[in-house]
Amino acid sequence: MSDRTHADALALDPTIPADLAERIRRRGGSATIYDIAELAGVNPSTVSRALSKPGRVSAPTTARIHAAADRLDFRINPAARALQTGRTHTLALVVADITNPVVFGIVRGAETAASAAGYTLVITESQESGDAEAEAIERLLPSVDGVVLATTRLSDDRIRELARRKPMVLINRAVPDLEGILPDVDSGVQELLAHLTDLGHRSIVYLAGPAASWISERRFERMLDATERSGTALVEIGPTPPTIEGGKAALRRVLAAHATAVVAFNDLIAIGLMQAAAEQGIRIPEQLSVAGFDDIFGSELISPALTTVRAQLVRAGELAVGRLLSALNGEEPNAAPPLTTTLIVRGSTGPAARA
Amino acid sequence: MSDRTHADALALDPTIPADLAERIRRRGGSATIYDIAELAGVNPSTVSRALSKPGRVSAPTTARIHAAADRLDFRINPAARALQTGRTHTLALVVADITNPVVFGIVRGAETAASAAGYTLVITESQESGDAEAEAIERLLPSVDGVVLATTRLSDDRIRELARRKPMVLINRAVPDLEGILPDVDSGVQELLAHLTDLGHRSIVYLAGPAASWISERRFERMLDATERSGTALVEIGPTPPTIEGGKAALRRVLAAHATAVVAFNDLIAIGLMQAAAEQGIRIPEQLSVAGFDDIFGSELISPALTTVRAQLVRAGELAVGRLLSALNGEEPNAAPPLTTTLIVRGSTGPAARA
DNA sequence: TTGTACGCGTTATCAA
DNA sequence: TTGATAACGCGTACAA
Repeated sequence: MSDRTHADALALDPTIPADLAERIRRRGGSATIYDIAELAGVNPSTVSRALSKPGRVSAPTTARIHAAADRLDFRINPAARALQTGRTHTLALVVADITNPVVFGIVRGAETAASAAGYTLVITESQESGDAEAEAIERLLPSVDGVVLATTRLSDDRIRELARRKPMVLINRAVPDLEGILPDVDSGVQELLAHLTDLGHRSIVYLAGPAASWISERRFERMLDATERSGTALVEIGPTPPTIEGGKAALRRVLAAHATAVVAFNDLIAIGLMQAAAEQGIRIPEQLSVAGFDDIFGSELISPALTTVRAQLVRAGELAVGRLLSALNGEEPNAAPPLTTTLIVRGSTGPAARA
Repeated sequence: MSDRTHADALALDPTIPADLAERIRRRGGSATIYDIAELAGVNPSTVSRALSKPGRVSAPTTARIHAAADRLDFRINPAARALQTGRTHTLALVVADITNPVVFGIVRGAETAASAAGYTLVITESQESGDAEAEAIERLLPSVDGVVLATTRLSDDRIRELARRKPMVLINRAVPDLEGILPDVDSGVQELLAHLTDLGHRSIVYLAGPAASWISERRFERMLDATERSGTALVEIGPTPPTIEGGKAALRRVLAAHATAVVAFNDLIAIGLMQAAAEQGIRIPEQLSVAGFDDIFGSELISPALTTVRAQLVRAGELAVGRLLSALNGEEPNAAPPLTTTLIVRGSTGPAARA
């Protein structure tokens, strides 16, 4: 591979006017549609059309323009286009914590869908408070065309406020009048409770996630539905930070409830709970069955491996971006396909311990 | 919280001229420096100076301008600024696989450093081939000020080519004449081999990562240095995909080598190896000691927990972005602080099995 | 089908 | 210290 820059190459090309090559070089090596126009002998506006409005320029002219663009190694200036069109071709994905395995699938799906559509995805983390999150979004908003909000800690009002400025789609959160990609929690929860009931469990603890978590409440509600039908006892404990530490800290209260099974808000909490239990010599699942939600990386690794309810997170990310793109194209939101959840049975659940 | 948009609020403010409010509303609610200039009774260029060149405008005027900007809820148009200045205030971080726990730290550090400096970070995944990666970078390059390349699959030449167009910093990869953030592999490897030698291991396998991995070769080289000094036997096996599957598939060849300890290129491979071993009833560490690199989430979860060499990944991400920002400010690269690595001893390594 | 002319919102240059 | 004016590179009415 040569060590020449593109500008050097231009200067050596005898078919390119020297003054043109010089102008491009002085600009830092990047050509504009004016340069292409000059080389192809047409007006800059024709170049613009040929490059971005297929079919609006005659075939031979289009060919000449593309040839010139290639020779000059033309790349459109996104800022200039955005200034004119108001479109940045960039979408934002806001998550609370990038290192939380739960968001992997969402990130992956969103990235795939965005780049397939020629959009750039900006992933932003909001770690701390809701205020920090709002601020991060504020800063990003002017430079994106739309926002996917996953695992947010903002209030409904705050979200609605932001949604007035740019198209916005939520994941795992419902706010009236806003688009949301929601899992069908029910399918997985029913499977899970049937599984536990079959194993003889008659007293179950639900270890809730953060107080502000919309999805945590939904999971509990669906469990209520199921346990009411089956006559199983259900207690909600929490709220708990959705982390391994949160799970560890909750063990004592869980044990105090004298239930034979715990369903944690997510796998991280479940894992923490299992680790704390192991430290105290409590055997799982013989003395306590444990289950979680999400099926994150790591749930299969821990022993016993964790029984969990898996959601279609990749699909959720794809759908969220898809909706955003539809909105940007002025399309009406069409009915959401159900994102069913499924039970993954592993070793952490077993026959109920004798009371 | 009210349901009014900002534009509605403006129209109701008697201290704001109706025609101004109307103009802003028609533009979609966003005010420009012209609006501020009108409201503050100054020239737009003065507004620009007051907002972006602190100290170049008199205090009273600056105050009036800021007041007007606040009242109009002004947000600068990043595209317009970028068009003029050539700076997008955006950096790209390119990783092979977002879901690989190894990149978490890097992402976290880079994000922190970037947003602290008022920069936006675009994270891009290059999953498949080097070609796909190059294409992704090509697409992003015009809209960023610089690039951090982590875990890349590109060739040196390709990287150099890209680095000519925008400032670029590499993580875990050395390319002559390019800036790179490199761990001091040696410190951790020495600790690891001393640990294994103390346990009586005299025959060790290094299970290499991908053939193109620069860092995999460095790890092996440092191991060579250490084993040569101690007189321990060392065999390299591989290359192996840096995944759990890769580790599982490699077990047979590892066992064939009749070593008492395996050091895997990374924790994912080590975990796969341990899972495959467990399936075959091979006890770890009694029959085989296993160690990895990176200390990812999950290494502590698996049982026995994995002995591993931890690198300062967050710091690496921070440093990479820091270097990029320095380069953008025209500063000279200063000497790199050593990013030492440290051994984390857990249960997967134990006394050498009898031959 | 192509060219003309202007606007997008900001910063930079030059003059006052 | 401030104002006037010209870029930056692209898209797009409108006219030819």
